[in-house]
Amino acid sequence: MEKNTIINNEHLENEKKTSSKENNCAVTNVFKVIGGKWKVLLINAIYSNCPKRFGELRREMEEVTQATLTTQLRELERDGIICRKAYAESPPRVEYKLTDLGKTLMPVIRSLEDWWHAYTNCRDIHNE
Amino acid sequence: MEKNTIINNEHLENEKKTSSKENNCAVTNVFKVIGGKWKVLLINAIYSNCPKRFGELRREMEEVTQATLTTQLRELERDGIICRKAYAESPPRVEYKLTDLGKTLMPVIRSLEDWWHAYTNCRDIHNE
DNA sequence: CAGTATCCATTCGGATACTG
DNA sequence: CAGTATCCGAATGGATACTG
Repeated sequence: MEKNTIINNEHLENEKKTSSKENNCAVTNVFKVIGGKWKVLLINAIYSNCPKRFGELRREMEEVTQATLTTQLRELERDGIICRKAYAESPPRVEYKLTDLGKTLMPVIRSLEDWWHAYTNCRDIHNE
Repeated sequence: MEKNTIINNEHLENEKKTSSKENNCAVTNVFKVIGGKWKVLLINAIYSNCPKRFGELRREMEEVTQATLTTQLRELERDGIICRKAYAESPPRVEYKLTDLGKTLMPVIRSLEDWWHAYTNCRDIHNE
């Protein structure tokens, strides 16, 4: 696995020590990694056309401000889901890729998508 | 499917109209249903011992305040994941069960749990 | 081009007190 | 027993302006 996959997520490890109101649910921890408002959309976008430049993501997701986009990307990088590669050119170019670890998320994301479609379907039938 | 499964989730349907900064990602919608801080824990607790009384949930989850517990349960009920049955006794008794729709969540939850375990495992190896 | 910095609005959940 | 009502603090993400 590539070097960039090394992960710094003390924010996940420290939670037992720092706060008494944390639950230790695995799923809750997953939500901390991919639960950000735009993260799954970003993961799907990067996965479907990899590597992906910052500007491409920005154009595809017009509703997201640049600052928010950067924050979400940085967190995904910190958690080892994507890696960021900056080229020392002018104008600058930055590319984002899914890490091997990030790719393991895809089946999970698909199962969540499938469940949502079954859910809305069931809901529609019941409410006419 | 049981009658109580009828779902009132206008909060999910209206989002396209009300806000311009919403994304239409299926996974994001799932998070709205089960992303609450204690929801997966509640779903697991109710699933593993069904039906479950309010007081049992409270005792098993000491870190959650009563008010928060009620809110999370109400939202799960509104979204058709659990159903609530109050018995007109004294002292009052209330039982919570997973709906059929709620039960379809279990494989999804398991896949999220599995991913988390693989993730932490991979992380531990990489960071020594 | 790909960011940072700063400030601000909203949302979520916790604390506490009261009740049919 | 199983709630409700009210208030409040922390965290999240959006708006806007500036930059190497």
